[in-house]
Amino acid sequence: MKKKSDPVGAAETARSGGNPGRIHGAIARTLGIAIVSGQHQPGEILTNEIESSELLNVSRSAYREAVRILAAKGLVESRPKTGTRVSAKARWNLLDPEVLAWLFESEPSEDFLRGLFELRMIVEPAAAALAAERRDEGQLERMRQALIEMQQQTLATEAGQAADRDFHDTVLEATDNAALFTLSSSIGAAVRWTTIFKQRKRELPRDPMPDHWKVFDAIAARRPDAAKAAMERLVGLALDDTRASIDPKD
Amino acid sequence: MKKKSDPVGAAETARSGGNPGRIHGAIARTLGIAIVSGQHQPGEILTNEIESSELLNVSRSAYREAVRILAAKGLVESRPKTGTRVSAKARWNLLDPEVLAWLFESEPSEDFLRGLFELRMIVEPAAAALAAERRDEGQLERMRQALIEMQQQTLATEAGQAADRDFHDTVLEATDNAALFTLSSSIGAAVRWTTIFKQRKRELPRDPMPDHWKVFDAIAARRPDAAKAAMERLVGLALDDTRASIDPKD
DNA sequence: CCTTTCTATTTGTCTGACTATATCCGAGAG
DNA sequence: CTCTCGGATATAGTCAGACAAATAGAAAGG
Repeated sequence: MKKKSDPVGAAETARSGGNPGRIHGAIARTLGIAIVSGQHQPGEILTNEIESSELLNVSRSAYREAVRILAAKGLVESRPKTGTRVSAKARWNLLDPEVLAWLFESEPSEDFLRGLFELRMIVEPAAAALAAERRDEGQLERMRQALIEMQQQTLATEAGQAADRDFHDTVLEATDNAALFTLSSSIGAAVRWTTIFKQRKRELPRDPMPDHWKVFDAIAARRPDAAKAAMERLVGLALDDTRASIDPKD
Repeated sequence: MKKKSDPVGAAETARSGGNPGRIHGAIARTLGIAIVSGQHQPGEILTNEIESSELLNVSRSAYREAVRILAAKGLVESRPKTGTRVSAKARWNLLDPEVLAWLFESEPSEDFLRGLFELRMIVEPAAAALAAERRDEGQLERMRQALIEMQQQTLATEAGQAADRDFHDTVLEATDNAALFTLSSSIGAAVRWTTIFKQRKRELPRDPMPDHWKVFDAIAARRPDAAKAAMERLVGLALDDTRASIDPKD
Protein backbone atom coordinates (compact mmCIF):
# COMPACT_ATOMS: atom_id res chain seq x y z
CA MET A 1 0.00 0.00 0.00
CA LYS A 2 1.36 3.38 -1.05
CA LYS A 3 0.17 6.72 0.08
CA LYS A 4 -1.88 8.34 -2.67
CA SER A 5 -1.45 11.94 -1.64
CA ASP A 6 0.52 14.52 -3.59
CA PRO A 7 0.98 12.71 -6.85
CA VAL A 8 3.71 14.03 -9.12
CA GLY A 9 5.29 15.67 -6.12
CA ALA A 10 6.42 19.21 -6.78
CA ALA A 11 5.43 18.88 -10.43
CA GLU A 12 1.80 19.68 -9.86
CA THR A 13 2.37 23.36 -10.49
CA ALA A 14 2.18 22.75 -14.23
CA ARG A 15 -0.19 25.22 -15.83
CA SER A 16 1.08 26.66 -19.08
CA GLY A 17 1.97 24.79 -22.21
CA GLY A 18 1.18 21.38 -23.60
CA ASN A 19 -1.04 19.42 -21.23
CA PRO A 20 -2.08 21.57 -18.32
CA GLY A 21 -3.23 19.61 -15.35
CA ARG A 22 -2.60 16.25 -16.97
CA ILE A 23 -0.12 14.16 -15.05
CA HIS A 24 1.96 13.08 -18.01
CA GLY A 25 2.24 16.71 -19.10
CA ALA A 26 3.38 17.79 -15.67
CA ILE A 27 6.02 15.08 -15.49
CA ALA A 28 7.25 15.85 -18.99
CA ARG A 29 7.56 19.49 -18.00
CA THR A 30 9.43 18.75 -14.79
CA LEU A 31 11.79 16.27 -16.41
CA GLY A 32 12.18 18.47 -19.45
CA ILE A 33 13.23 21.43 -17.35
CA ALA A 34 15.60 19.25 -15.38
CA ILE A 35 17.22 18.16 -18.62
CA VAL A 36 17.52 21.48 -20.43
CA SER A 37 18.79 23.11 -17.26
CA GLY A 38 21.61 20.62 -17.06
CA GLN A 39 20.47 18.75 -13.97
CA HIS A 40 20.62 15.65 -16.15
CA GLN A 41 23.65 15.68 -18.40
CA PRO A 42 23.48 14.28 -21.94
CA GLY A 43 24.44 10.61 -21.90
CA GLU A 44 23.13 10.18 -18.38
CA ILE A 45 20.71 7.30 -17.88
CA LEU A 46 17.52 7.98 -15.98
CA THR A 47 16.40 5.61 -13.27
CA ASN A 48 14.17 2.95 -14.74
CA GLU A 49 10.45 3.32 -15.28
CA ILE A 50 9.38 1.25 -12.30
CA GLU A 51 11.44 3.14 -9.77
CA SER A 52 10.73 6.52 -11.33
CA SER A 53 7.00 6.02 -11.36
CA GLU A 54 7.02 4.77 -7.78
CA LEU A 55 9.14 7.71 -6.75
CA LEU A 56 6.64 10.13 -8.29
CA ASN A 57 3.62 8.21 -7.01
CA VAL A 58 2.19 7.81 -10.48
CA SER A 59 1.44 4.82 -12.62
CA ARG A 60 4.02 3.48 -14.95
CA SER A 61 1.87 4.32 -17.98
CA ALA A 62 1.61 7.98 -17.02
CA TYR A 63 5.37 8.14 -16.59
CA ARG A 64 5.90 6.36 -19.88
CA GLU A 65 3.69 8.84 -21.73
CA ALA A 66 5.76 11.63 -20.27
CA VAL A 67 8.92 9.98 -21.57
CA ARG A 68 7.31 9.58 -25.00
CA ILE A 69 6.73 13.34 -25.06
CA LEU A 70 10.37 14.04 -24.21
CA ALA A 71 11.51 11.51 -26.80
CA ALA A 72 9.32 13.19 -29.42
CA LYS A 73 11.15 16.43 -28.69
CA GLY A 74 14.53 14.77 -28.99
CA LEU A 75 15.50 15.19 -25.35
CA VAL A 76 15.79 11.49 -24.53
CA GLU A 77 16.12 8.14 -26.25
CA SER A 78 14.81 4.85 -24.86
CA ARG A 79 15.99 1.36 -25.60
CA PRO A 80 15.32 -1.94 -23.86
CA LYS A 81 17.98 -3.16 -21.50
CA THR A 82 19.95 0.09 -21.72
CA GLY A 83 17.18 2.30 -20.37
CA THR A 84 16.26 5.89 -21.15
CA ARG A 85 19.16 8.21 -21.66
CA VAL A 86 19.42 11.94 -22.19
CA SER A 87 20.26 12.64 -25.83
CA ALA A 88 23.19 14.71 -27.06
CA LYS A 89 22.33 18.39 -27.21
CA ALA A 90 22.61 18.35 -30.99
CA ARG A 91 19.48 16.18 -31.09
CA TRP A 92 17.32 18.45 -28.97
CA ASN A 93 14.54 20.21 -30.85
CA LEU A 94 15.44 23.60 -29.45
CA LEU A 95 12.81 25.28 -31.62
CA ASP A 96 9.95 23.31 -30.16
CA PRO A 97 7.73 25.81 -28.33
CA GLU A 98 7.58 23.70 -25.20
CA VAL A 99 11.31 23.05 -25.11
CA LEU A 100 11.85 26.76 -25.55
CA ALA A 101 9.45 27.49 -22.70
CA TRP A 102 11.26 25.01 -20.47
CA LEU A 103 14.57 26.64 -21.32
CA PHE A 104 13.27 30.05 -20.39
CA GLU A 105 11.93 28.78 -17.09
CA SER A 106 15.38 27.92 -15.87
CA GLU A 107 17.25 31.04 -16.91
CA PRO A 108 18.76 30.08 -20.25
CA SER A 109 22.49 30.40 -20.64
CA GLU A 110 23.70 33.70 -21.97
CA ASP A 111 25.24 31.91 -24.93
CA PHE A 112 21.95 30.40 -25.92
CA LEU A 113 20.15 33.71 -25.61
CA ARG A 114 22.72 35.39 -27.78
CA GLY A 115 22.23 32.71 -30.39
CA LEU A 116 18.49 33.00 -30.28
CA PHE A 117 18.56 36.72 -30.87
CA GLU A 118 21.12 36.24 -33.58
CA LEU A 119 18.62 33.96 -35.27
CA ARG A 120 15.80 36.44 -34.79
CA MET A 121 18.00 39.15 -36.23
CA ILE A 122 18.46 36.98 -39.31
CA VAL A 123 14.92 35.77 -39.75
CA GLU A 124 12.52 38.46 -38.64
CA PRO A 125 13.82 41.31 -40.78
CA ALA A 126 13.70 39.00 -43.77
CA ALA A 127 10.15 38.08 -42.81
CA ALA A 128 9.17 41.73 -42.64
CA ALA A 129 10.60 42.25 -46.09
CA LEU A 130 8.57 39.35 -47.49
CA ALA A 131 5.48 40.66 -45.75
CA ALA A 132 5.97 44.03 -47.40
CA GLU A 133 5.87 42.32 -50.77
CA ARG A 134 2.96 40.00 -50.16
CA ARG A 135 0.57 41.44 -47.59
CA ASP A 136 -3.00 41.99 -48.64
CA GLU A 137 -5.34 44.72 -47.49
CA GLY A 138 -7.03 42.60 -44.86
CA GLN A 139 -3.75 41.77 -43.18
CA LEU A 140 -2.70 45.38 -43.33
CA GLU A 141 -5.90 46.42 -41.62
CA ARG A 142 -5.41 43.84 -38.87
CA MET A 143 -1.89 45.10 -38.29
CA ARG A 144 -3.18 48.64 -37.97
CA GLN A 145 -5.91 47.64 -35.53
CA ALA A 146 -3.43 45.69 -33.45
CA LEU A 147 -1.08 48.64 -33.21
CA ILE A 148 -3.88 51.00 -32.26
CA GLU A 149 -5.00 48.60 -29.55
CA MET A 150 -1.41 48.22 -28.40
CA GLN A 151 -1.00 51.97 -28.24
CA GLN A 152 -4.09 52.43 -26.13
CA GLN A 153 -3.47 49.58 -23.74
CA THR A 154 0.33 49.79 -23.50
CA LEU A 155 2.47 46.70 -23.00
CA ALA A 156 1.78 46.74 -19.29
CA THR A 157 -1.66 45.21 -19.76
CA GLU A 158 -2.60 41.74 -20.87
CA ALA A 159 -4.65 43.15 -23.73
CA GLY A 160 -1.73 45.27 -24.88
CA GLN A 161 0.57 42.26 -25.01
CA ALA A 162 -2.07 40.32 -26.92
CA ALA A 163 -2.22 43.14 -29.45
CA ASP A 164 1.56 43.01 -29.80
CA ARG A 165 1.31 39.29 -30.47
CA ASP A 166 -1.43 39.90 -33.02
CA PHE A 167 0.68 42.41 -34.86
CA HIS A 168 3.70 40.19 -35.13
CA ASP A 169 1.64 37.12 -35.99
CA THR A 170 -0.09 39.00 -38.76
CA VAL A 171 3.23 40.12 -40.18
CA LEU A 172 4.31 36.51 -40.21
CA GLU A 173 1.07 35.38 -41.77
CA ALA A 174 1.58 37.94 -44.49
CA THR A 175 4.82 36.27 -45.51
CA ASP A 176 2.70 33.40 -46.75
CA ASN A 177 5.39 31.03 -45.57
CA ALA A 178 4.32 28.29 -43.17
CA ALA A 179 7.80 27.27 -42.07
CA LEU A 180 8.80 30.84 -41.39
CA PHE A 181 5.60 31.37 -39.44
CA THR A 182 6.19 28.36 -37.22
CA LEU A 183 9.78 29.33 -36.54
CA SER A 184 9.25 32.95 -35.68
CA SER A 185 6.09 32.48 -33.73
CA SER A 186 7.59 29.92 -31.37
CA ILE A 187 10.70 31.98 -30.83
CA GLY A 188 8.62 35.10 -30.41
CA ALA A 189 6.38 33.46 -27.84
CA ALA A 190 9.33 32.28 -25.81
CA VAL A 191 11.09 35.61 -25.88
CA ARG A 192 7.92 37.47 -25.06
CA TRP A 193 7.69 35.27 -22.01
CA THR A 194 10.98 36.70 -20.85
CA THR A 195 9.78 40.18 -21.60
CA ILE A 196 7.16 39.79 -18.90
CA PHE A 197 9.96 39.40 -16.41
CA LYS A 198 11.44 42.58 -17.69
CA GLN A 199 8.18 44.43 -17.15
CA ARG A 200 8.31 43.51 -13.50
CA LYS A 201 11.83 44.62 -12.79
CA ARG A 202 11.72 48.00 -14.44
CA GLU A 203 9.04 50.12 -15.95
CA LEU A 204 8.61 50.31 -19.69
CA PRO A 205 12.19 50.82 -20.74
CA ARG A 206 11.16 52.98 -23.68
CA ASP A 207 8.19 53.60 -25.88
CA PRO A 208 8.08 50.75 -28.40
CA MET A 209 5.35 52.29 -30.52
CA PRO A 210 7.32 54.53 -32.91
CA ASP A 211 9.44 51.61 -34.06
CA HIS A 212 6.39 49.43 -34.50
CA TRP A 213 4.76 52.08 -36.65
CA LYS A 214 7.86 52.33 -38.79
CA VAL A 215 7.61 48.64 -39.55
CA PHE A 216 3.95 49.04 -40.32
CA ASP A 217 4.44 52.03 -42.60
CA ALA A 218 7.12 50.24 -44.58
CA ILE A 219 4.95 47.17 -45.02
CA ALA A 220 1.99 49.33 -46.01
CA ALA A 221 4.14 51.15 -48.57
CA ARG A 222 5.38 47.85 -49.96
CA ARG A 223 8.97 48.79 -49.28
CA PRO A 224 10.79 45.55 -48.38
CA ASP A 225 14.14 47.16 -47.63
CA ALA A 226 12.63 49.73 -45.31
CA ALA A 227 10.58 47.03 -43.57
CA LYS A 228 13.69 44.97 -43.11
CA ALA A 229 15.63 47.86 -41.62
CA ALA A 230 12.80 48.84 -39.31
CA MET A 231 12.38 45.30 -38.06
CA GLU A 232 16.10 45.06 -37.45
CA ARG A 233 15.84 48.05 -35.18
CA LEU A 234 12.87 46.53 -33.39
CA VAL A 235 14.62 43.24 -32.72
CA GLY A 236 17.73 45.08 -31.67
CA LEU A 237 15.81 47.00 -29.05
CA ALA A 238 14.17 43.81 -27.81
CA LEU A 239 17.64 42.36 -27.42
CA ASP A 240 18.76 45.33 -25.35
CA ASP A 241 15.73 45.04 -23.12
CA THR A 242 16.12 41.33 -22.62
CA ARG A 243 19.79 41.71 -21.91
CA ALA A 244 18.99 44.37 -19.31
CA SER A 245 16.49 42.06 -17.65
CA ILE A 246 18.98 39.20 -17.47
CA ASP A 247 22.16 40.98 -16.50
CA PRO A 248 22.30 41.53 -12.77
CA LYS A 249 24.00 44.90 -13.21
CA ASP A 250 21.03 47.24 -12.84
CA MET B 1 -10.38 -13.47 -28.69
CA LYS B 2 -8.67 -11.29 -31.30
CA LYS B 3 -6.36 -12.41 -33.99
CA LYS B 4 -2.82 -11.40 -33.12
CA SER B 5 -1.36 -11.40 -36.59
CA ASP B 6 -0.26 -8.31 -38.46
CA PRO B 7 -0.45 -5.72 -35.73
CA VAL B 8 -0.41 -2.09 -36.84
CA GLY B 9 -1.61 -3.20 -40.23
CA ALA B 10 0.14 -1.46 -43.06
CA ALA B 11 2.12 0.66 -40.62
CA GLU B 12 4.74 -1.96 -39.99
CA THR B 13 6.96 -0.61 -42.71
CA ALA B 14 8.31 2.00 -40.31
CA ARG B 15 12.08 2.02 -40.37
CA SER B 16 13.58 5.49 -40.39
CA GLY B 17 13.11 8.19 -37.82
CA GLY B 18 12.01 8.26 -34.22
CA ASN B 19 11.16 4.79 -32.95
CA PRO B 20 11.92 2.22 -35.60
CA GLY B 21 10.15 -1.04 -35.05
CA ARG B 22 8.33 0.13 -31.95
CA ILE B 23 4.58 -0.04 -32.36
CA HIS B 24 3.82 3.39 -30.97
CA GLY B 25 6.42 4.88 -33.28
CA ALA B 26 4.93 3.14 -36.29
CA ILE B 27 1.44 4.32 -35.46
CA ALA B 28 2.62 7.87 -34.84
CA ARG B 29 4.33 7.80 -38.21
CA THR B 30 1.30 6.46 -40.05
CA LEU B 31 -1.09 8.85 -38.38
CA GLY B 32 1.34 11.72 -38.71
CA ILE B 33 1.69 11.18 -42.44
CA ALA B 34 -2.07 10.92 -42.78
CA ILE B 35 -2.43 14.26 -41.05
CA VAL B 36 0.27 16.28 -42.79
CA SER B 37 -0.83 14.90 -46.14
CA GLY B 38 -4.33 16.21 -45.56
CA GLN B 39 -6.11 12.89 -45.18
CA HIS B 40 -7.26 14.22 -41.84
CA GLN B 41 -8.23 17.87 -42.04
CA PRO B 42 -7.51 20.25 -39.16
CA GLY B 43 -10.49 20.32 -36.81
CA GLU B 44 -11.41 16.76 -37.66
CA ILE B 45 -11.94 14.45 -34.70
CA LEU B 46 -10.29 11.04 -34.85
CA THR B 47 -12.19 7.95 -33.85
CA ASN B 48 -11.82 7.30 -30.16
CA GLU B 49 -9.00 5.39 -28.57
CA ILE B 50 -10.90 2.17 -28.01
CA GLU B 51 -12.09 1.81 -31.58
CA SER B 52 -8.80 2.99 -33.06
CA SER B 53 -6.73 0.57 -31.04
CA GLU B 54 -9.05 -2.29 -31.89
CA LEU B 55 -8.96 -1.35 -35.53
CA LEU B 56 -5.17 -1.43 -35.53
CA ASN B 57 -4.99 -4.57 -33.41
CA VAL B 58 -2.86 -2.90 -30.79
CA SER B 59 -3.38 -2.19 -27.14
CA ARG B 60 -4.92 1.07 -26.09
CA SER B 61 -1.71 2.11 -24.31
CA ALA B 62 0.37 1.70 -27.44
CA TYR B 63 -2.11 3.80 -29.39
CA ARG B 64 -2.19 6.41 -26.64
CA GLU B 65 1.59 6.72 -26.66
CA ALA B 66 1.43 7.33 -30.38
CA VAL B 67 -1.09 10.10 -29.85
CA ARG B 68 1.14 11.63 -27.17
CA ILE B 69 3.93 11.81 -29.72
CA LEU B 70 1.70 13.57 -32.23
CA ALA B 71 0.45 15.92 -29.53
CA ALA B 72 4.04 16.74 -28.56
CA LYS B 73 4.63 17.80 -32.15
CA GLY B 74 1.52 19.95 -32.19
CA LEU B 75 -0.36 17.87 -34.73
CA VAL B 76 -3.29 16.91 -32.46
CA GLU B 77 -4.90 17.95 -29.21
CA SER B 78 -6.73 15.61 -26.86
CA ARG B 79 -9.42 16.46 -24.33
CA PRO B 80 -11.85 14.28 -22.42
CA LYS B 81 -15.30 13.98 -23.86
CA THR B 82 -14.36 15.88 -27.02
CA GLY B 83 -11.80 13.40 -28.18
CA THR B 84 -8.57 13.89 -30.10
CA ARG B 85 -8.75 16.45 -32.85
CA VAL B 86 -6.30 17.53 -35.52
CA SER B 87 -4.85 20.91 -34.60
CA ALA B 88 -4.87 23.97 -36.81
CA LYS B 89 -1.91 24.07 -39.15
CA ALA B 90 -0.52 27.10 -37.37
CA ARG B 91 0.16 24.89 -34.34
CA TRP B 92 2.08 22.22 -36.17
CA ASN B 93 5.79 22.11 -35.40
CA LEU B 94 6.79 22.07 -39.04
CA LEU B 95 10.45 22.28 -38.13
CA ASP B 96 10.42 19.08 -36.12
CA PRO B 97 12.65 16.61 -37.98
CA GLU B 98 10.08 13.85 -37.88
CA VAL B 99 7.24 16.07 -39.02
CA LEU B 100 9.45 17.26 -41.83
CA ALA B 101 10.25 13.68 -42.76
CA TRP B 102 6.56 12.79 -42.77
CA LEU B 103 5.84 15.74 -44.99
CA PHE B 104 8.44 14.69 -47.48
CA GLU B 105 7.11 11.17 -47.59
CA SER B 106 3.83 12.30 -49.03
CA GLU B 107 5.05 14.73 -51.65
CA PRO B 108 4.89 18.08 -49.91
CA SER B 109 2.84 20.82 -51.52
CA GLU B 110 4.71 23.07 -53.88
CA ASP B 111 3.82 26.05 -51.71
CA PHE B 112 5.40 24.50 -48.68
CA LEU B 113 8.53 23.56 -50.59
CA ARG B 114 8.86 27.10 -51.87
CA GLY B 115 8.57 28.38 -48.32
CA LEU B 116 11.13 25.97 -47.03
CA PHE B 117 13.69 26.99 -49.59
CA GLU B 118 12.89 30.61 -48.96
CA LEU B 119 13.76 29.98 -45.33
CA ARG B 120 16.96 28.19 -46.29
CA MET B 121 17.85 31.06 -48.53
CA ILE B 122 17.49 33.37 -45.55
CA VAL B 123 19.19 31.28 -42.92
CA GLU B 124 21.98 29.31 -44.51
CA PRO B 125 23.86 32.18 -46.16
CA ALA B 126 23.72 34.04 -42.86
CA ALA B 127 25.03 30.91 -41.15
CA ALA B 128 27.90 30.68 -43.60
CA ALA B 129 28.77 34.30 -42.87
CA LEU B 130 28.83 33.63 -39.13
CA ALA B 131 30.93 30.53 -39.70
CA ALA B 132 33.44 32.60 -41.63
CA GLU B 133 33.85 34.83 -38.61
CA ARG B 134 34.01 32.18 -35.93
CA ARG B 135 35.37 28.93 -37.33
CA ASP B 136 38.49 27.54 -35.72
CA GLU B 137 41.25 25.58 -37.38
CA GLY B 138 39.90 22.21 -36.37
CA GLN B 139 36.54 22.88 -37.94
CA LEU B 140 38.20 24.19 -41.07
CA GLU B 141 40.21 21.02 -41.35
CA ARG B 142 37.11 18.86 -40.97
CA MET B 143 35.37 20.84 -43.70
CA ARG B 144 38.33 20.30 -45.99
CA GLN B 145 38.43 16.58 -45.30
CA ALA B 146 34.71 16.30 -45.90
CA LEU B 147 34.95 18.04 -49.25
CA ILE B 148 37.87 15.89 -50.33
CA GLU B 149 35.93 12.78 -49.40
CA MET B 150 32.88 14.11 -51.19
CA GLN B 151 34.91 14.82 -54.29
CA GLN B 152 36.33 11.31 -54.39
CA GLN B 153 33.11 9.48 -53.66
CA THR B 154 30.67 11.74 -55.54
CA LEU B 155 27.12 12.26 -54.35
CA ALA B 156 26.01 9.01 -55.93
CA THR B 157 27.49 6.97 -53.08
CA GLU B 158 26.39 6.70 -49.51
CA ALA B 159 29.81 7.79 -48.30
CA GLY B 160 29.72 10.82 -50.54
CA GLN B 161 26.40 11.95 -49.17
CA ALA B 162 27.67 11.42 -45.63
CA ALA B 163 30.61 13.67 -46.46
CA ASP B 164 28.24 16.30 -47.77
CA ARG B 165 26.32 16.12 -44.49
CA ASP B 166 29.56 16.40 -42.55
CA PHE B 167 30.55 19.49 -44.43
CA HIS B 168 27.30 21.30 -43.86
CA ASP B 169 27.07 20.18 -40.24
CA THR B 170 30.55 21.46 -39.57
CA VAL B 171 29.70 24.81 -41.11
CA LEU B 172 26.72 25.00 -38.79
CA GLU B 173 28.78 23.94 -35.81
CA ALA B 174 31.23 26.72 -36.61
CA THR B 175 28.49 29.31 -36.20
CA ASP B 176 28.56 28.47 -32.50
CA ASN B 177 24.80 28.95 -32.42
CA ALA B 178 22.74 26.06 -31.09
CA ALA B 179 19.37 27.30 -32.32
CA LEU B 180 20.71 27.92 -35.80
CA PHE B 181 22.29 24.49 -35.81
CA THR B 182 19.07 22.73 -34.89
CA LEU B 183 17.08 24.64 -37.46
CA SER B 184 19.35 24.17 -40.42
CA SER B 185 20.28 20.62 -39.70
CA SER B 186 16.67 19.43 -39.57
CA ILE B 187 15.75 21.29 -42.71
CA GLY B 188 18.90 20.10 -44.39
CA ALA B 189 18.22 16.49 -43.49
CA ALA B 190 14.70 16.67 -44.85
CA VAL B 191 15.71 18.32 -48.08
CA ARG B 192 18.58 15.95 -48.57
CA TRP B 193 16.03 13.19 -48.29
CA THR B 194 14.33 14.61 -51.37
CA THR B 195 17.64 14.92 -53.13
CA ILE B 196 17.94 11.16 -53.07
CA PHE B 197 14.82 10.99 -55.17
CA LYS B 198 16.41 13.37 -57.59
CA GLN B 199 19.46 11.18 -57.91
CA ARG B 200 17.28 8.36 -59.09
CA LYS B 201 15.41 10.22 -61.76
CA ARG B 202 18.29 11.91 -63.46
CA GLU B 203 22.02 11.66 -63.24
CA LEU B 204 24.02 14.24 -61.35
CA PRO B 205 22.46 17.41 -62.70
CA ARG B 206 25.73 19.28 -62.44
CA ASP B 207 28.98 19.13 -60.55
CA PRO B 208 28.33 20.56 -57.08
CA MET B 209 31.96 20.64 -56.05
CA PRO B 210 33.10 24.02 -57.38
CA ASP B 211 30.37 25.82 -55.48
CA HIS B 212 31.15 23.89 -52.33
CA TRP B 213 34.79 24.87 -52.60
CA LYS B 214 33.85 28.50 -53.01
CA VAL B 215 31.99 28.37 -49.73
CA PHE B 216 34.93 26.67 -48.11
CA ASP B 217 37.46 29.15 -49.45
CA ALA B 218 35.44 32.10 -48.24
CA ILE B 219 35.09 30.59 -44.76
CA ALA B 220 38.78 29.78 -44.69
CA ALA B 221 39.64 33.35 -45.70
CA ARG B 222 37.33 34.71 -43.00
CA ARG B 223 35.31 36.63 -45.57
CA PRO B 224 31.69 36.62 -44.33
CA ASP B 225 30.23 38.43 -47.32
CA ALA B 226 31.85 36.08 -49.79
CA ALA B 227 30.74 33.08 -47.76
CA LYS B 228 27.22 34.39 -47.73
CA ALA B 229 27.16 34.92 -51.48
CA ALA B 230 28.66 31.51 -52.18
CA MET B 231 26.15 29.77 -49.94
CA GLU B 232 23.34 31.64 -51.63
CA ARG B 233 24.45 30.20 -54.91
CA LEU B 234 24.65 26.73 -53.40
CA VAL B 235 21.15 26.84 -51.97
CA GLY B 236 19.83 28.32 -55.16
CA LEU B 237 21.20 25.40 -57.15
CA ALA B 238 19.72 22.95 -54.69
CA LEU B 239 16.38 24.65 -55.22
CA ASP B 240 16.66 24.23 -58.97
CA ASP B 241 17.51 20.58 -58.62
CA THR B 242 14.69 19.88 -56.20
CA ARG B 243 12.26 21.74 -58.37
CA ALA B 244 13.34 19.68 -61.34
CA SER B 245 12.81 16.47 -59.39
CA ILE B 246 9.30 17.49 -58.33
CA ASP B 247 7.98 18.99 -61.52
CA PRO B 248 6.67 16.31 -63.85
CA LYS B 249 7.82 18.22 -66.93
CA ASP B 250 11.05 16.44 -67.65
C1' DC C 1 -35.15 32.54 -22.26
C1' DC C 2 -31.56 31.90 -19.22
C1' DT C 3 -29.41 29.18 -15.62
C1' DT C 4 -28.46 25.11 -13.30
C1' DT C 5 -28.09 20.23 -12.87
C1' DC C 6 -27.51 15.80 -14.68
C1' DT C 7 -25.78 12.42 -17.68
C1' DA C 8 -23.12 10.13 -21.02
C1' DT C 9 -18.95 9.89 -23.57
C1' DT C 10 -14.18 10.22 -23.93
C1' DT C 11 -9.69 10.72 -22.36
C1' DG C 12 -6.86 9.99 -18.24
C1' DT C 13 -4.92 6.98 -14.73
C1' DC C 14 -4.07 2.77 -12.44
C1' DT C 15 -2.59 -2.17 -11.81
C1' DG C 16 -0.15 -6.20 -12.85
C1' DA C 17 1.17 -9.43 -16.04
C1' DC C 18 3.69 -10.94 -20.04
C1' DT C 19 6.89 -10.09 -24.29
C1' DA C 20 10.74 -8.42 -26.92
C1' DT C 21 15.21 -6.75 -27.14
C1' DA C 22 19.73 -5.56 -26.34
C1' DT C 23 23.74 -5.80 -23.33
C1' DC C 24 26.90 -8.33 -20.75
C1' DC C 25 29.36 -12.16 -19.32
C1' DG C 26 30.85 -16.66 -19.22
C1' DA C 27 31.77 -21.03 -21.54
C1' DG C 28 33.63 -23.33 -25.13
C1' DA C 29 36.28 -23.48 -29.49
C1' DG C 30 40.34 -22.16 -31.84
C1' DC D 1 45.42 -16.83 -24.40
C1' DT D 2 42.05 -14.86 -27.54
C1' DC D 3 37.99 -14.92 -29.95
C1' DT D 4 33.30 -16.31 -30.89
C1' DC D 5 28.99 -17.74 -29.64
C1' DG D 6 25.08 -18.32 -26.77
C1' DG D 7 22.50 -17.77 -22.87
C1' DA D 8 21.25 -15.04 -18.55
C1' DT D 9 19.26 -10.73 -17.24
C1' DA D 10 17.72 -6.12 -16.88
C1' DT D 11 14.94 -2.91 -19.16
C1' DA D 12 11.66 -0.89 -22.11
C1' DG D 13 7.60 -2.37 -24.80
C1' DT D 14 3.02 -4.34 -25.12
C1' DC D 15 -1.10 -6.10 -23.44
C1' DA D 16 -5.66 -6.46 -20.82
C1' DG D 17 -9.28 -4.66 -18.10
C1' DA D 18 -10.87 -1.70 -14.60
C1' DC D 19 -11.88 2.70 -12.52
C1' DA D 20 -11.48 8.00 -12.17
C1' DA D 21 -11.92 12.62 -13.92
C1' DA D 22 -13.42 15.94 -16.93
C1' DT D 23 -16.49 18.10 -19.97
C1' DA D 24 -19.84 18.92 -23.81
C1' DG D 25 -24.47 18.53 -24.42
C1' DA D 26 -28.99 17.44 -22.93
C1' DA D 27 -32.47 17.95 -19.56
C1' DA D 28 -34.65 20.15 -15.83
C1' DG D 29 -35.78 24.10 -13.40
C1' DG D 30 -36.33 29.02 -12.56
